[in-house]
Amino acid sequence: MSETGRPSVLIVEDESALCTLLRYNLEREGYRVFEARNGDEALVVAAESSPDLIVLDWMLPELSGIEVCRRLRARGESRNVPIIMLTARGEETDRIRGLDTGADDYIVKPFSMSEFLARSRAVMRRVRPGLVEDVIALGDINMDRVNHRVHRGTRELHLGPTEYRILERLMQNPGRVFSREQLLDTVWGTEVYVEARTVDVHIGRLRKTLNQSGERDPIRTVRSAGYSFDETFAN
Amino acid sequence: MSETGRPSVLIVEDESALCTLLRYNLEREGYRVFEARNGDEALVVAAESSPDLIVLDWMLPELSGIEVCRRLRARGESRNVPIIMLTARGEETDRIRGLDTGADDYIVKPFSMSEFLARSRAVMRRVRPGLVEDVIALGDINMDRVNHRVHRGTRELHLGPTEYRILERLMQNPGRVFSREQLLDTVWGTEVYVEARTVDVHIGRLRKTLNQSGERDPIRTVRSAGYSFDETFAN
DNA sequence: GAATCCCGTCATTAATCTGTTATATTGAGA
DNA sequence: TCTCAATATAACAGATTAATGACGGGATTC
Repeated sequence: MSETGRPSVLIVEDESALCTLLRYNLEREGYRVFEARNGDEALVVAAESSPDLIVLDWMLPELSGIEVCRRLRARGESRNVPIIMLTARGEETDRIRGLDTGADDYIVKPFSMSEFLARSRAVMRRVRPGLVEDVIALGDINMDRVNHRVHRGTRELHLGPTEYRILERLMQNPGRVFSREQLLDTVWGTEVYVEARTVDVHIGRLRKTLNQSGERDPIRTVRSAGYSFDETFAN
Repeated sequence: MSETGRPSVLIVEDESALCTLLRYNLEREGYRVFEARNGDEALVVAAESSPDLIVLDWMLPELSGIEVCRRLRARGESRNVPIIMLTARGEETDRIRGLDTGADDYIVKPFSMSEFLARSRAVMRRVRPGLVEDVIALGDINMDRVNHRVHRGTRELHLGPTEYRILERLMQNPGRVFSREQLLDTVWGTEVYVEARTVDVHIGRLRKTLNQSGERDPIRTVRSAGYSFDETFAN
């Protein structure tokens, strides 16, 4: 079963060795990793997997890194995804600095892995606080992702693995509506085939545990669209 | 993903072999390790990862160790981070001693790993008490890491090496859930290949010894996630 | 060198979770 | 208010996951 609720990264890099190294280290840090070998592939994978962060090599065969960057920025889905550029020393460094490429940060090769990881974390924290935050607190609901504990007020909740992950996903993006299909993709993973209605059942179970004592339901059903964590609940 | 509750160290060292050695041993001790190859990188990584301790080579290409030290001290974020200097024998030793470099301690190369770890622990104990204590006491369980003795109440427990290390790892971070893979990495090491389920067996053995007299079980199983030392047990 | 201890694996059992389906309920639009 | 599609819920069987006991081999100790 694929682990989810994790921040995901798309690596766009044609040099295979570097790619593997980055993947290894990012996965060690708890990221989910996608790869693309060239610009075209990058656009496809970005659209399909909608990563939380894109690491983009400046020098790519065919479509250049900067062009990929532009196209990603032009599309709705990927417009706000942070991008870290990898550049060789001296290679257009100043132009990158000056140009509005739309990249959020860039790193000059060769770079140390810890520097790279530190920057990734920094970018991620800035753009998606919920994704890398250790504890997420919304209203009287508190999820500690390090200790794997969920509290409503002082009451500790016992959630099954799937319920936990669904809640995690919803709380990471309060207010955002997830379709059943999206939840299946991110919570269950793309490999498994599960009936869409199954999501309803788990949402039901989650609600039951969440609202045991008759509290206000923090999960909003959006008819014919999906579910979301009610953002008005957080206040 | 940012891991908290774990002491972190930044190694600034251009000699790759030494760097690897230090990293290996520090990680074994439960530290989170960042690396930098030169002074500039050190400043960047220090700012981004805000380590609890910096191990700084005196001789660095470009920016010298002492200069890095000064700059770190000049900046708000890193002003109070303890620094351990690594120096070659005879190399400016007296001047370091005399100068107000801002370093907290220094070690002359070559040095024994246990001396290095002892000093790191000493510095860390000052800055992050609790994470590197010689004796860890949680509830009625007491682990003396110097004498390698574990007591539950007055009863001394006999643990095998592996059980001891697992318990150590768990007690260093009460509450934090470790996956089987993480435990394998930190307790067994990354080189050996061991079945993930083997962790279960050792946890079982640990529990058996821990709860001989029918006491409350301090180890929490988190289904499909791993194990943790129950932090509510400590109260 | 024998005895002991410790370890890793496996098979079995126990506990818990999961996906599906059938049925009830809800809600929006006619 | 009625209708119909969408959602909620309960129940169940099967699947996963964890706990436990047993065993052989290898290391360690005396």
